Amino acid sequence: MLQVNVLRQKPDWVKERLAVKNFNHPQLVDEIIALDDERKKLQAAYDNAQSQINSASKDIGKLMGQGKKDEAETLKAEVATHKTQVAALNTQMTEVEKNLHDKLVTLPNLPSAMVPPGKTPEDNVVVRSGGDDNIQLYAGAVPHWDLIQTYDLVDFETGSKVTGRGFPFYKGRGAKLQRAMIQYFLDFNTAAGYTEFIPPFMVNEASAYGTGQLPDKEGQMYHVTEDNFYLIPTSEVPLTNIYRDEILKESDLPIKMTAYSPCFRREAGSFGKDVRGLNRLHQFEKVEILQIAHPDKSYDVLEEMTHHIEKLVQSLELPYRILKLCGGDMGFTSALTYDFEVFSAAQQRWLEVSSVSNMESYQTNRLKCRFKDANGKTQLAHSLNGSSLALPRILASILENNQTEHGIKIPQVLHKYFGAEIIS
RNA sequence: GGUGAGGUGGAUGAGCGGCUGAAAUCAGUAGUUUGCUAAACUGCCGUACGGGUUAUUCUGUACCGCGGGUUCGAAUCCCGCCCUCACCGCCA
Repeated sequence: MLQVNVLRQKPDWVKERLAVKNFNHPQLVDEIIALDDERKKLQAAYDNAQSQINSASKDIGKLMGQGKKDEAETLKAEVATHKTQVAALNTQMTEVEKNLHDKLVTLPNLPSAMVPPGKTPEDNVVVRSGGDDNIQLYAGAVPHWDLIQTYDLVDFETGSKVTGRGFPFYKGRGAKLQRAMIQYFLDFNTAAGYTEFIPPFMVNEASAYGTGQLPDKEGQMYHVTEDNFYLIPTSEVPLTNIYRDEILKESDLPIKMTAYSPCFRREAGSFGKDVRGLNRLHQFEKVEILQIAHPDKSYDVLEEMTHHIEKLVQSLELPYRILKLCGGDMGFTSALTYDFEVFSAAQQRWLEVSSVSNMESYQTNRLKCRFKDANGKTQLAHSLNGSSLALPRILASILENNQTEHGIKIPQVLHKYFGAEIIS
């Protein structure tokens, strides 16, 4: 959620930035400012009326103490008229505030000055890449969904029977490889100073709201209606909400967290080759990194996180590229996003395995996650997060790229976790 | 799930329905003293939204788990919900 003050101070700049994100309702900015003006007026009137009630009440108390009942009664009558006023102003104010808020949350985060213009994924900019995506597979090479069957690593059919499409069973060496990767990724992250968490896999409504999943992305989450819990679409949700309604010390920053969790996504409306095999699932495993940072340093932190993830991807010996997302392809809450893609040779496709974003204060404003700066002023912290990494597509890419006639070679860094060098 | 107790500022913890935005202590912070540290003493030390002034400061309103109610007036009384703790039940 953007801060109203920013809109008030620089409305034209805000509109220009929104346009970069292909947000086509600039008039909303003016509407919000007008509503905020109204809100202020109502508040002044309300405060004034309430103040009169308060002082009259004190007088009544004194008069009663002195036994002047008649005078007290006249004052009471006066208070009664103010009270109807206050009630009316209060309902008006609530309504205006709700209206203002409802409009405000429809504004996406403003893209940073570094965001390239553009509307579609074709407009994203490759900033770095590594490894060789010109992989010569042997003659019998097949896509991962076939390899999975050959080596009995993942069972989609039984997953469909037991739960539904997109909820596979990982099995045998497939399950162990997942566990090995989780372990390795977490070790890699904690070695860089991230504190490890195992978060709750369901959150309450306030948390889903806090990180922005509600109200706009309600349909993408699984909802446990009986208890009003939401299954987390990413551990970002519980982790970030740790700091909801908190005022931190400046010396606490940056806060670095990492967590493994399953991620649950309904992904309504996807189909075709995008969802084949491990490419897109309703439940998948992911290790996440997240930082709460000082506003002055959040872009350095973003670079640091990006390099961290890059090293992790490199260590897996997968061809990758890092994209700086254009305005039109960025997430709603992000100010700058780098996507990591790995090349999956049998599909001849780039698969997104990580997305690293600086939300600046968009998320923390809604969360009310602040810190006291050196001057004793409270200001909003910045939040950043990134996957490190999403497992299924990494698995797909390892399987496809490393297949040989003798079996699937496991990346060297995973040997000690997996306990073998090849799946054959 | 049942019964009981309780939820107050960073922490501990007071608070006859008006003088309580809230005692006290600790922590924190600025300073004085001391050769340094320690100690002692002094000041400051919640958040949000307004208004006037603006590197300052003054002022209004709201907030004592959350939401309602009673009252001229609620941290204080009543109702509902949430959470914590203890005991019991169930259980990986």
